[in-house]
Amino acid sequence: MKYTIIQLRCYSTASPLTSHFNQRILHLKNGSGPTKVNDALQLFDEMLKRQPPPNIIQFTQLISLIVKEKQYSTALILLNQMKLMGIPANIYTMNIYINCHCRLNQVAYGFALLANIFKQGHPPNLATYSTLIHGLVLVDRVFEAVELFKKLLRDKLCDPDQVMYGTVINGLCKVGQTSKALELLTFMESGSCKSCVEQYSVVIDSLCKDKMVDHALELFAKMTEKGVLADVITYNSLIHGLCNFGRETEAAKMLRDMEEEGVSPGVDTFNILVNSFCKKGSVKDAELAVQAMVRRGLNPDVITYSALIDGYCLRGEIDEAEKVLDGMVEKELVPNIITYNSLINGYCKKKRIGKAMRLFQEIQDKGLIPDVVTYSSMLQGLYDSGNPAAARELFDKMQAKGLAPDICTYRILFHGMCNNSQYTDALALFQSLGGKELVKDIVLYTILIDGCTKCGKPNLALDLYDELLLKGLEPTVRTYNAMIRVYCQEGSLGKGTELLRKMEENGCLPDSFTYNVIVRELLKKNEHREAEIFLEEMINRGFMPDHATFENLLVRIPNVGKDSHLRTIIQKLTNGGRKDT
DNA sequence: ATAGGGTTAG
Repeated sequence: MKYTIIQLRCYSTASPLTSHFNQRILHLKNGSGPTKVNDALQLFDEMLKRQPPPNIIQFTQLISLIVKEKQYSTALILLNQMKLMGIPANIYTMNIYINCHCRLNQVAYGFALLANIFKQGHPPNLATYSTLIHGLVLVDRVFEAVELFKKLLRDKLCDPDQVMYGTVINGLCKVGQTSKALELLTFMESGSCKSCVEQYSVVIDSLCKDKMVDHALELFAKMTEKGVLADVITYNSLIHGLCNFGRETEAAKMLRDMEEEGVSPGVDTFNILVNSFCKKGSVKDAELAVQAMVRRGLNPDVITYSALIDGYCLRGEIDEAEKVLDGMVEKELVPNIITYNSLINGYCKKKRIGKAMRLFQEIQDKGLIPDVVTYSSMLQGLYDSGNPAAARELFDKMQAKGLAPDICTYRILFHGMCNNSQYTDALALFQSLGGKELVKDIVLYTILIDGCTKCGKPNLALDLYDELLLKGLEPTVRTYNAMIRVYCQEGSLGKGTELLRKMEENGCLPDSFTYNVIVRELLKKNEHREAEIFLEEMINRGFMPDHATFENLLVRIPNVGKDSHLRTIIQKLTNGGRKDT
């Protein structure tokens, strides 16, 4: 009898136990940090041990917390434990279950669960369908996602809400169908479901990524006019878009605007600016952005410090980068692989390969796992320091560890091999890669064509050139430059000058390098008239003869007539040079 | 205040 009374007390929502759990869940929700998931797990265990078990809502809240921390497998384990303890599933727990499977790349299983829900007589709801649509989007099966959405509309299985529209709009954006996404946004506005900041943000972000920042700004204005308030994510997307296209000043203004509108920038917002300034080499501005962030009571995180380290490394100021690293460690922030990659890359670029190798070992001792970027940097360092054997060994090692080389790795590898006189090996390796989609890269072809000229094999270069055109790759200035050198080497300078004209027709402007090669070769062949034409053209376009071309010019002065145009050009160049100094 | 959506480094 006593036992029954205790049981009754536990069932009551006002019971001290229930409110105790509620308080702890609330505390966890507001809290943060690495202990969050562990604390949640602990609480879950305590709740599960209670007989009778607490309210299912509390369990759901707790598991949601874990889902928000992206611990999907853990969440699934907890749901299964609840099932084992005889706590019946409801549509909420089922939806979490489906979501977790979708997040773990098991969208098919998600659909199998949908069938189960039907069988059990619980009808799926909007959340169930949105989750599944999102699951398809996550694995790039956007066409199917859209089909499912259409079917739901057609068969009137549900009335889509903002989340569902947002999910489909996001899917369309993800596969580059921004205009379709915009259409759907307009369509939803024509209906009963009002659009909100989420749908707009998705499209704004997508427009920014499509390099249509001004269109994004227009949509942003349109959304504001409609009374939809932008939030921190909208602003982050816009600031990111502006920064990506060198419009940092406008980005900084956008930051001021958002604060005026009462939207507080987050650490992420400042990180976007910090990163952008670092990438374009102005670490000083980045440091100012960090100060601005600290003034607002925000704490720089690993991303902030990593960006600064990368910025200093790119400028070759390794000492400064090391100082930043020390600073972040003092703040008890843990550098990750991305942080160290910047440093390793910095050491390699400075030819401090010994230092790079020590750090490479050190981070592994710490338990960090080098990724493709780490290996690629190390490869470059080894090749640049004239150690192709060690480089090749490392390349094999990385693959043995299950890391697939990416296009950057291949570029570094082939460039390194060519620079270390391993042309034959390079070409053989390239052939062996054969049809790999990955090697359909114009930069890679250019590297190899360059390699061919260095080993004096113009014929192989010509083959490669035909091959890349056949694959539909678009030559860059560098490709053309390499090919012009090939023609020169082959003794068909005429083809070289022809290509210079053709590249421009193809919408690729010759650069200083192109002209220098041509002019130099023409001078060598004593084709002064032709040399004049190109020399004049290059000067008009703002390019100067380089050292080697200039020497060729000076050597020829005695051979050209007093009234020669070439002589006038040379005089102009030398006079101009004197005036400047 | 039980489920589902948008931004995020090298």
